[in-house]
Amino acid sequence: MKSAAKATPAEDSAETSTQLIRDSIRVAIVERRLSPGTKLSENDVGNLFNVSRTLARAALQALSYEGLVSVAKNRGAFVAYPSPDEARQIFAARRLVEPGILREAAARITPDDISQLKQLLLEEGRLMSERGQTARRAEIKASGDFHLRLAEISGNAIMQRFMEELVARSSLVIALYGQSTVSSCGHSEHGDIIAAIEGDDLDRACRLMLHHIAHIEADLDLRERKSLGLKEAFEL
Amino acid sequence: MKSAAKATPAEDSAETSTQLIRDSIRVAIVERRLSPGTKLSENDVGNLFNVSRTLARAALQALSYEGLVSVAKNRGAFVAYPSPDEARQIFAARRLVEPGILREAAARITPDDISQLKQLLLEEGRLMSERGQTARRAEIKASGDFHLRLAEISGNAIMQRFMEELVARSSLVIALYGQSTVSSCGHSEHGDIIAAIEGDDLDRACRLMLHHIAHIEADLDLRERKSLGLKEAFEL
DNA sequence: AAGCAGATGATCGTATACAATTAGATCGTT
DNA sequence: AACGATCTAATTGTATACGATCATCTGCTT
Repeated sequence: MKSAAKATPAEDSAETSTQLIRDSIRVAIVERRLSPGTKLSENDVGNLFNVSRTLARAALQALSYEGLVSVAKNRGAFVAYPSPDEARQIFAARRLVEPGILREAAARITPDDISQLKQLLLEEGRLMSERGQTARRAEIKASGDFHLRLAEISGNAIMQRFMEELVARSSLVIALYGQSTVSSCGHSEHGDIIAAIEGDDLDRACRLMLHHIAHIEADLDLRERKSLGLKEAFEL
Repeated sequence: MKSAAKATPAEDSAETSTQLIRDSIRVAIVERRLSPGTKLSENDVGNLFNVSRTLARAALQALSYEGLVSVAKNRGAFVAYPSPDEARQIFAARRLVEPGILREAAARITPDDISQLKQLLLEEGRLMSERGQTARRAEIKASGDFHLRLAEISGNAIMQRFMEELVARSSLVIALYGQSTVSSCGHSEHGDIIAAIEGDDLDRACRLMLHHIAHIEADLDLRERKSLGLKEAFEL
């Protein structure tokens, strides 16, 4: 960490324990070790991390601001279960901001950034060919990291944080409504986008990005599933 | 719960006291009754709203997620004091998202929405001609509300929340770095944008929006003011 | 047997208590 | 008098305590 980026500037350093808990849970959600709807009781979370309910509660509150956890008054916190409508809004938001982020990123990108991105891609590809849960999880994460890295390169910490929220929530949506087993978004599309940036063809890069997002979204089945009320579930 | 969607998820309704405190403080910041840098001690906030430190703390944490308050470990919470760089990022983010929001809003706007927007404008104009602190504050708020209303019309709750954050933080930035006394952004420009929407000239509307944002930003003096270290402050 | 009333247990909402840290003041030394 | 170390007061960090709410189970009534 000598040098650089660390994009999010200094930060006093010491992650306070609340943040640590928050981050742990967030990663668990993004990697789908926690499924939508899972109850996150303050006691359990506290015990899990060996802290009091106070800190567990704070972490859960924080996650609810990010939309990853929904808290129902007097009933507790649950891993968010985004509605189809919410899912659409999440992707609409991504379509709205990612081309812009891409443009800003392209304007500031360095050769070093590009090689880092390519390395990320390689890693992604490697994971895709591997078998097993852990590889799958790592792949999901890597696939999101591509988008986050672009936001980081753009140099705008605010957009970066927003993208973190969007990517995390996307992961939830895909977990809920994704159809194809190939969990991640098209790996090759990431490569194409980088190629377009390298070729200084920004318009093309943006088009590819929009395509890419549409592609992810197309793999979702966003029909209302009203949990089939018990009768319908059996008469078939 | 008979039926359905309720796009902006239900919310149990009852604003919990924490949210009430958070909202109160946020409005106070946006209306500039609280200046950047003001200390917000947990005790004081708690006493002010007749709640314990627990709730005050929760509200302050929440505000820090929105970037309106900065908390320094072991030192407390302060009304955020955005750096020039942060200010630039805030406006860059607005330039990035507002045209997109505008497009989505225009696609769904109803005649009723338009007349509401016009009424907002009228109100804004009325306040501009009035004298006094309260009018000034209301004017600031109304000017931001125009942008927020557009986000609301766009129908994307996520973007709406993001815009709320951006507008609030913009208010802080203007309070810190704004030069002209005419605090709000050009009132007439809002009207022009509506006119362009009405005329179905979306490209023009977007151009005007970008112009408008640039116009606000142009009124800022974002040179680093490193508080002149006491010596420089006097040798002159 | 089905359905409702009331009791029970668990969980959340909020306040308070205590430990840890920081900022400011006091006092002594050079 | 200026500087620095130490002590004190105030504030934050975290844990615990208690009342309130909700979910579940029991047992009674129809």
